[in-house]
Amino acid sequence: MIPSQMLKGLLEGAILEVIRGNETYAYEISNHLETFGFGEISEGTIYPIILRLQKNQYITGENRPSPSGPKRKYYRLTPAGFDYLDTFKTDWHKLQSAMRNLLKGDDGV
Amino acid sequence: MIPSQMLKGLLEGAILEVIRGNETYAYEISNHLETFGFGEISEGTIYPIILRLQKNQYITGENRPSPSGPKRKYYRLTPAGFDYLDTFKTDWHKLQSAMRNLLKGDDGV
DNA sequence: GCTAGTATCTTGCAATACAATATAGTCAGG
DNA sequence: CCTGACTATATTGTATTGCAAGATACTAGC
Repeated sequence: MIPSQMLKGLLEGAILEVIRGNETYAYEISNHLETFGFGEISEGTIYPIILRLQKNQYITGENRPSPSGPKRKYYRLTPAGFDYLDTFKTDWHKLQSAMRNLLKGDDGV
Repeated sequence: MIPSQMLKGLLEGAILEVIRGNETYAYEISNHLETFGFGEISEGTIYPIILRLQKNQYITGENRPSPSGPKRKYYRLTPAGFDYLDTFKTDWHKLQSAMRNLLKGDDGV
């Protein structure tokens, strides 16, 4: 749907925002993102990002048993994670603003 | 300003849109983008994209003398370029929509 | 036991923004 | 005349990142 090149640099923030909304685990994040309209974000995408976020100490993980399957790792934001997410949202708004300026002259020809 | 990772996959479409707006050349596009709020997009970024767009036959170039400097290469869109730009804009709207859904629950806490 | 669904993780690849660098034309000041 | 600043195009190498493909493993139903 949305080309993957366009998502670069956004998924990290998007995943952070999903985790902020409600404590969750990787497998479920994938489903959440699809619901929002990002298309199917595969595991090969999710897990490296999660590990990166953890390495940068933006999230912390906690193992918990699942009612139907292997253990899940639930994540939540650290204070640094909240800060990073704020920066991300600010940057996103800047990007939207720049694109709006760019497309302003476009009257749907 | 806007982190470069966030621009990946967007600059190609943005440059195409700038060229659509008025026939122009690479050096000037860089200035235009800065005006719109994309920050300083350097030549190492612009030229590879221009060459790629040309290789994919989305734009065609024409040399013309400059009143003050080396020759300029003015670009304009091909029909395929217009098509590609339409697709790009559609994808951009999808992305905005997905981000809007994602951030909807966020009441600025 | 086998299959399907759930769940995490790793490897290797392709795309892309950008710094750094090279080349060269024009023009003003000294 | 020549040096520096501005204009202008192009290439090379690097870091980041999304993703396909595959490995591993737990649970439940047939």
